[in-house]
Amino acid sequence: MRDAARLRRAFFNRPTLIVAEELLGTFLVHRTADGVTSGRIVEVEAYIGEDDPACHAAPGPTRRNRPLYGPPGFSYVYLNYGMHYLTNVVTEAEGSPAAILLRALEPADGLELMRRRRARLGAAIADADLCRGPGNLSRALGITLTQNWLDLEGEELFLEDRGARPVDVVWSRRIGIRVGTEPLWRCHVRESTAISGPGRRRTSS
DNA sequence: CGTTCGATGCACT
DNA sequence: GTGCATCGAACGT
Repeated sequence: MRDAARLRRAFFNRPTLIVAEELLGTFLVHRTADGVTSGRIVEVEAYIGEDDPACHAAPGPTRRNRPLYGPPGFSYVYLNYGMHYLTNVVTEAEGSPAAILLRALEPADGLELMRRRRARLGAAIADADLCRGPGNLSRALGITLTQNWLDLEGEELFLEDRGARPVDVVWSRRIGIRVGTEPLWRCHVRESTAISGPGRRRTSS
């Protein structure tokens, strides 16, 4: 396998759907005092502009969505339903609000730490479930509001290509939203067992 | 298998 | 006060 190549700002400074597809197969890495956790990105969704009713930029600029209007290559993390942190990466040029929601990873590094962070009373968690779903992957990697608006060219939270691309891609409608469900702005790796969504939340028994 | 529903906190109007 | 880019336990087949 060839050396890992960090994804730099120019990678994110492109049309969001292109970035979304090329993100599949790359790795998200989070370094903390507790250790390093990472996973291969296998499912993402694009949220593009003020005309996209499901995008946080739909109401125009606010305090929360400010990162979307900033430069590409930054994180955008927010709390959803009062209990789940959702991790996004900002795309497109500064002033063009758009981002990609990271929905599922295949765990790569720090599985033990992920299990500790995800721990629930009584129940063991299968590897493929550790980072399945946007709330779960954020929890497994230890991503909270503290990681909002971080420069992905920094040393804490970043993405890298470890040579696991290209990949067999499937496009579909975005899930878990009530508006803006028409466009096919969700994409995932066809053969992955870690994809989220109805009926896939459970690893087969 | 399938579907429903409660938990929970913050940004926004 | 309202609504959410969710999760998983608890039901009903």
